[in-house]
This record gives sequence, C-alpha cells and structure tokens, in this order.
Amino acid sequence: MSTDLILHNIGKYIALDTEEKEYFVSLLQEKSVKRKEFLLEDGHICKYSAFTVSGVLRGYTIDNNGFEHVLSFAPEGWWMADMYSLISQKPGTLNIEAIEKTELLLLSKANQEILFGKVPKFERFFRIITENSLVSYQQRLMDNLSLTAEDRYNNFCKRYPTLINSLPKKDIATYIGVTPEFLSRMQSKMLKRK
Amino acid sequence: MSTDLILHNIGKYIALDTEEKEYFVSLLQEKSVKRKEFLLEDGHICKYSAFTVSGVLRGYTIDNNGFEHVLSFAPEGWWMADMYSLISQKPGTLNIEAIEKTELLLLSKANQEILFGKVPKFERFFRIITENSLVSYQQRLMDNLSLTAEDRYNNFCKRYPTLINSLPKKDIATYIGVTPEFLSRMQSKMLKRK
DNA sequence: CGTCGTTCTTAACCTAGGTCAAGTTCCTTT
DNA sequence: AAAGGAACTTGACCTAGGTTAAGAACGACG
Repeated sequence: MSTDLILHNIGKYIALDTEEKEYFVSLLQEKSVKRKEFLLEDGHICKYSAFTVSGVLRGYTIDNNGFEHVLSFAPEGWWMADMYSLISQKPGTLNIEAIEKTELLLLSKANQEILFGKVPKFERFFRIITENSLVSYQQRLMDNLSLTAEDRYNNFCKRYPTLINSLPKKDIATYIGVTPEFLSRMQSKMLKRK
Repeated sequence: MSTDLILHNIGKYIALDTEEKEYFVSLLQEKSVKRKEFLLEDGHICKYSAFTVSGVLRGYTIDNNGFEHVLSFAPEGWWMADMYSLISQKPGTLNIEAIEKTELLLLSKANQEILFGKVPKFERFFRIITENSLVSYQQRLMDNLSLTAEDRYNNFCKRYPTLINSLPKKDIATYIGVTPEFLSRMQSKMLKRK
C-alpha cells in the first residue's frame, strides 16, 4: 500500500528526513475493510489510530433509543479513532464502520508512544492535528446551537462538496443532527423554492 | 501571584526540573480581570492562552439573532483561549469575559512557540490537554444530539457540582443548549416532581 | 438479471423547546 | 438606603423538527 499520502500529509506540519520516514512507516500496519465491515465496535477498547488511504469510514454512537448519531467521517487523508477509548484504554461508545471498501494504515497506541520517544517531532504533529480537530468540533457545537437544520446542511455541502455524493443521506442527516425523514423533506422544500 | 497551581497541574502530565519550572514561569504574565471585564472580544485576534488561578471565565459566541451561546467556562485550574483564532492568528468569534474577579496567568502564542523549542516536553503537555479537551467536546456534541435538555442539565450538575452555584443560570442554560426561560421552567417542573 | 433488504420519500400528526411579554426578585452602584 | 438594571420566573402561544407508517426506488449479491 502506498504511504505517499500519509507522508505528504505529515510533511505539511513537520519536516522528516528519509530515515525518520522509514522508521515511521515501519510502525504502521496495513488493513483493508470491506463495505459495512467494522473497524471498531462500542464496548471494545480502541487500540489504533486509523489513517484512510482510500475509501471512507464513519464513526457513530447509538443512543438509548437505538438511534445512530454520526460523530465523524474519515475520507482519504483523514484520521479516525475513538479518542476517548484510545486515550483512556477503557471501553468506548464509538462504532467505526466502512461506508465503502476502505484501505487503512493503522498506528497502534503502543507504537505511537514509542514513536514519540524516538522522534519527538511527532508529538508536535499530533498536537497540531488534535488542535485543528478541536477547533472544528467547537465550531460544529456552536453551529448546532445557533443555526437551523437548513443552514447546517448548506454548511456541510459547502465544506465537503466531494463527500456529499458518496455518503448515504441518512448519515449526512445524523451528522448534522436531524432525522433522515426531516432531511428528505428539507431537500424537497429547497428544490421547490429554487 | 502563586504559580503553585499551574505547576502542579502541568506536573500531572510531564516531569519538570527546577530550572525548567523557572524558565516556564518566566514566560508567563499575570493579569487580573474584574467582574464583567473582557479578556477578548470577537473580531479580535487571540494572542494568549489564559490559565485561571482564581475566579471563573466564560467563553461565548453571539449568533446572528443576537443570542449568546456559552462554549466553555474556565474555573480555577483550567485553560481558556479562542483556539481558532489562536492557531490561525485571524480574527475570532469568541468573547471571553470574567464572571467574577479573576486572576490569570497568560502564556502568549509567541512565548509558547519559544517554549516548545527550548523544552519539547511542553509539546507533549499541550498535546495531552488538547486531546482531553477534544474528547469532552465530542461527548458534549453527542449529548446534544441524543439527550433531552433535562438529561443534559443533570449531567452538567453531576459533572460540575462546585460550579453550579457560582454561575448565572442564564449561562448554564446557553451552555447546555436551551434558553434561560426553558431552564427556569424545567427546574420548577423538577422541583414539583420531587 | 431478478430479488430482497436497505435507503429514500411523503404525509398526517405530535411535542420539546422557543418566543414574547409582563412581572418579580435580586444585586450593584451610588 | 434608594434606584436602576440585570437575572429569574411564569404564562400563553408558536414552530422546527420528531414520530409513525407505508409505499417507492435503489443497489448489492446470488
């Protein structure tokens, strides 16, 4: 599996020499998940950060009434993990499933710690991407509290124009915080208005 | 101003020798903000991370209809910043205000970068607290999508029992994502039930 | 290429929580 | 201690979005 994408990605934030690159890559393992296959199920302990080389992952929780809520998607070039479980090494609540056939590179928590010891620059890399992630969750939280469902949907379309056609509508719905039925009604209303 | 609390706090995640502690402290500046005084206003660029030594800060945004939404509180021992603005050095949307007289230690973005260069361990410290913060925003987002207002209120009371009496109810309301009027009605309903 | 399960749509009805308005109580400031 | 403004409460009414149900269309797999 090609490691170009992941190295390019990291290269945006920290500079690595050839040896460091090779060492980093040696800590990764490849994994392929089929459509609808799970990478992680709730109640289990998350042992890996997953980087998507191709395909898309979906991370979601199931509430007390059995409804799904999408926490995040991980298309090409994105990382995915149950951060709560990964950090605490306690059973988590996230389900991670492939929406389509997906190729991953996995970095185990154990290897990540070893990496931090050997190449401290990676501590910086993960600090930076965690900060960026934090900012986007803060924004999403404020959006949920202050925007209408329609505005949130339009934001989603603007922000992820490529994703919009490759994701099931029901998952977009629960990502932006509405029921699939309501998204459907909203879309037909928007069409009529145009 | 005492730096015991901040050093103790950092000590939970990384070990520092006396010299490193002194160096770190030398990069901080003290600041005192009065009740209702602003530390940062929206439209400005955030230049500092603030650590609360005593008192409480409130970080909130104002939406298009003029309504406030509390993003976070920073009581004793917590950090506060407009992370979006701090990272990007672009104008932000967060207002940071003292709820009561508050004593702060400020670490400027410039000094933080210098600190990372001189004592790389701090990169680890900030990675870890950013990860923890990320996890709590993820949890809060899922709670907003799956719990009723009453459950969110009860969670808040359980999680921050000490804060509950020192914060204005209107701020608790917009933190959990309801109007102050609705929180009021909810509370009287809960009293009657008991 | 048919079929069976998922996903999507539409419609009628429902409810949690919002809005507006008017009072009351509590503080802050002088 | 008085006054003025926040913060809080309560009530009547409203609406964005949820729920339930049933049919239609899509698409994965044999």
